[in-house]
Amino acid sequence: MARRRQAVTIKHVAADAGVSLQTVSRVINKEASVRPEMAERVQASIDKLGYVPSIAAQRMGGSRSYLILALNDRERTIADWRERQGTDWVDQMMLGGMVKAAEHGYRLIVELVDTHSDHIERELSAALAALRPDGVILTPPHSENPLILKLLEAQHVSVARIGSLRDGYGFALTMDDERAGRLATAHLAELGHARIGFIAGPEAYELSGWRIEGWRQAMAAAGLGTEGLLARGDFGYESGLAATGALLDAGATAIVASNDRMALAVLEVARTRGLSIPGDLSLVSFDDTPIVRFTHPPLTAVVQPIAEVTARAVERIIAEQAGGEFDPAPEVVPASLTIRTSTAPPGQ
Amino acid sequence: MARRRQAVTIKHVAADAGVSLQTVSRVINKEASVRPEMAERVQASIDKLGYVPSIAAQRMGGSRSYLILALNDRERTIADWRERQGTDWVDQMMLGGMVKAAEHGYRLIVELVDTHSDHIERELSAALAALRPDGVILTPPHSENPLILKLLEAQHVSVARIGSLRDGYGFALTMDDERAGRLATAHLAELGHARIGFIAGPEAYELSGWRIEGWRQAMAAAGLGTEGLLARGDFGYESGLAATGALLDAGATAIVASNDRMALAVLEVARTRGLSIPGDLSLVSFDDTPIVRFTHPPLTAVVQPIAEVTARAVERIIAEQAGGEFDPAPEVVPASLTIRTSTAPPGQ
DNA sequence: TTGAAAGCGCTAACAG
DNA sequence: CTGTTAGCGCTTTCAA
Repeated sequence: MARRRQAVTIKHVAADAGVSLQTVSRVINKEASVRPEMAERVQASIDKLGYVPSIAAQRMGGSRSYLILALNDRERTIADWRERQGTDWVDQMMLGGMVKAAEHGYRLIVELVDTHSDHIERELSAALAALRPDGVILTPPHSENPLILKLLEAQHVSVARIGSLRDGYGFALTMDDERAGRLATAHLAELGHARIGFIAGPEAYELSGWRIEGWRQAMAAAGLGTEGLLARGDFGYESGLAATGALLDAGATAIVASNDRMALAVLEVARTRGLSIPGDLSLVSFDDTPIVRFTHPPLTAVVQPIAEVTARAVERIIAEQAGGEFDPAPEVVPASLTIRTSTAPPGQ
Repeated sequence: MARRRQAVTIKHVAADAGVSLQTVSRVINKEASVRPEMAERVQASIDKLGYVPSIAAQRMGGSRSYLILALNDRERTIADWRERQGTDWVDQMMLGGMVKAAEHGYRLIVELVDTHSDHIERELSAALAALRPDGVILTPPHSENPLILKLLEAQHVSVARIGSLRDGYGFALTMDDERAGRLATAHLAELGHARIGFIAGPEAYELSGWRIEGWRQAMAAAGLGTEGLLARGDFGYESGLAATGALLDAGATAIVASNDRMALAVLEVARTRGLSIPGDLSLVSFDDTPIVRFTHPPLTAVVQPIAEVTARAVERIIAEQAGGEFDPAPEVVPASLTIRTSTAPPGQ
């Protein structure tokens, strides 16, 4: 293992430009107190030598680490990757977050943590100690975990909580699940459905409640009853099968599923019961993952702007690092509805 | 921006254990020259204080950075993410690479680079200077790029080249595309097909050639001619449409597509021409991405062990860092064939 | 086997 | 506006 030293350091640049290290450092960090001509001269040396600062050294010097951690639930994420069912949550986070981070010279590091027990505290502490990130992006179901937030607050790390509305340490970003639930439900109501069932996600996810609330509101607004039309799932396929059965038995002519996997279960149950979609049953999925475009029929779905919301999270963390003002209001990046062919008027 | 200092450092551990910094450092790095009782005492302090070394400091001290860069083509990767067609290459790399890296205290950082012109040299140099990774994983079409390899060699960074067979700096890992091509083709030949068309990938990808070679070998082994049965695509949908048309016109009764996107194009052309699959035309895809399980019919496909190969790449990089012996032979993690319902005897 | 000293590349604090 | 001086937390010498 060859001992690798930085090829060109701040010293080389300083020597080349004939200035002190400090001046070079100031130019790198775009500090105001450098004469333009001086800055230009230094920049010329930087470009000439192809100098890029070592983030390890910057971090050691007491500056930023230019690292942002995106925390995701290990178990669920690995299961998604293994099953290869097309869930592209992490990809969308990278699309929005990593690309945005790169624009600012930051890197996004995906970190998987165990949700259970005290593991998460150990794991997170270790990651923080090892990496010393400037910011952490929390995703459901961690976004409002008090243990995590306390830990992060103690370390004064910038925190973005995706899928959260509550205030607390850091700032919240939401895709407005309530509105999304309303949107999906209203679409079905407008088509003429009266018995619109809803398959909720697990309670551990706060957003499950918001989506239910949106459904309730839309039902109320349309003057429809909800009796027997709410079924609880756990985002898994099996739970979707059970929930669908219950809703169908309750006379539902349309179903909103809280995620794509449960929507696939609806499809399956409809098939076994000989129900055509959308002829006999309309279906809206709550994820617009790749597979719902390839099902038969392709599903009308709530599109969650994961990339966009992650990009915003990164931007705000970086702004905070740069000393920007802190706006505590939750940031809303609304979801939308993509209408495909799984929804139609009832009894068509 | 609060000035964040490491909560617990090697100093605290040294003080707690009543030893010198150096001894703690030796324990951390599992050096042999520490008396067991001493090591135990130090370890106890480490556990008690929850100490985790700062990788920035370790790096600064001249040790490893515990960072491994996974280089991917920016344009293609971002396009895949945006289109949301289910391509899960990056996910599979993370599944294999990130998880394996984490087991050893390493982190995998995904880095996107522009393939074109001199961008790549600048970008890669900058990433190396900023991060100082211990290793770099190269993916097609970068795996054998001489500019990249020269740069990496100059910096003495460990390199894993995925999808490569050629020797050169670093070590090569292959999923044995030639064998995979043979496998897919032989499967069709065994079903009784004589006119088996092959839609190749772009020449920029070395593996395109290997797959063609596998197809040729299997055709020869089955005593079949290849006249007019090879069409060149570029991994894109449009190119797949054109290629399919050509192959069908040449009388193909079965087609092997070099990736899932082009396989979808085959499906589409078959539909427009009123050809049933597998009744009138058999189809094998070269990617087992999520969508090919949801097409109608689900596609027989070559499964590429991306996760496994990436895990091996990470393991070997880490072993090399640890001073392990270097085995220059390319590592083969063979692809397999998953048979679904898009293949059947001809004219069935 | 252990410890003390020096330095990695950079920035913060202070002078000038 | 610019330069000097101390570290940051760790590892590598080297010495004991």
